[in-house]
Amino acid sequence: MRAYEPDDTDWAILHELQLDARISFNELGRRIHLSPPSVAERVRRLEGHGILTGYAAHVDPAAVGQDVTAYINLRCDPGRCLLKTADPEEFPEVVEIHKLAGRHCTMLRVRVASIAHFEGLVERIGTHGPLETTMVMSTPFTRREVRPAPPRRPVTTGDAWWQAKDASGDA
Amino acid sequence: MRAYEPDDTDWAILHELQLDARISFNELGRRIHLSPPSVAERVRRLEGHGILTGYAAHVDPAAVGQDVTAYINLRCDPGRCLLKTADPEEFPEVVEIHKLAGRHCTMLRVRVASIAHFEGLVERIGTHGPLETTMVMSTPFTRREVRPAPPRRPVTTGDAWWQAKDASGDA
DNA sequence: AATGAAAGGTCGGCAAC
DNA sequence: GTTGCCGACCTTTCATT
Repeated sequence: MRAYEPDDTDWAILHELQLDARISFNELGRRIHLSPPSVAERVRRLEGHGILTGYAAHVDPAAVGQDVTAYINLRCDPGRCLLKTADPEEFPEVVEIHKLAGRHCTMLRVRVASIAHFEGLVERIGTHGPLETTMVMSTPFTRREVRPAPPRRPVTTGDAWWQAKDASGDA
Repeated sequence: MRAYEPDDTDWAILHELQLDARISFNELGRRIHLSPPSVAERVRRLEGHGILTGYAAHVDPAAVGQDVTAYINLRCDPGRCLLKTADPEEFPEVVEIHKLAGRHCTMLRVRVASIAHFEGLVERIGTHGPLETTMVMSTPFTRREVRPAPPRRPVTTGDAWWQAKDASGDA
């Protein structure tokens, strides 16, 4: 069970703040038809429950000359795991790190100013283990806002061969 | 050549606003030792040049029950490209789309409430072409702030066999 | 849990230097 | 880029529903 379940009003607040984090409680209340004190109380509740975790300005990397985005999938050598043997400050180009299930142990999202720079980065990271790189050509969208989970859909629209008609399962 | 090159003061502003987008111009000026009108002018300049592109609240997906993050790498069938034949609203679980160079044409970052939900999503997206999925187990960090590009590093520390000593190239 | 009013502080914009 | 000022807006508190 989750600590707190946002209601529709909370989701309206989350929506507005994800669109523009700089609006005042007054303006926010105006938009969602709630008085400023109520808005403030809800925002603090959402913050308190760890749902609202912060407010950030977005800086367009391409506008400051960091045009190249790529992913690096890494399979760290035993004892040379990037996450355990390297300081993140060593790799400012790495903007995102995921630990993965599957063939690779780690996926890095990197942002650099040029392919030449990327080549140097790959050499540096390659000391930790074999890797695969994927260049991003364009990003139709990113950072889509968090919304309430849609109602669960059935896995398939019709019955499949592995679905017993009497719906007996091992649940 | 880029339209506008942020100076150190601009970067200080970008830093503070990426840390907390909700501070006032007053507070911002206090932190970077600049008067509020100057701060306001710089912020508007950065916005005007497309460097500051927006301000967003961060909502923790896990805190609202969307615990599962995964990537789907897709190689769209000819004429059934996901980006051209599907409405993004059809796939609210897809929070990020990248067009790729390499083996796959598209990488999707998806966020769902459960593995069961993920299975259904994969079935729906699978109609567009063959795909590979990668589960994210954890994310040590994401959304690292944009910073000034570090000085370019040499590709290798020493000369390599393909580097001619007289530095003649085809540039 | 939300509202309304009132108090006090803060903010943002403008003009002048 | 800075200072000073003014009007407007904002946040908070508290009593009330």
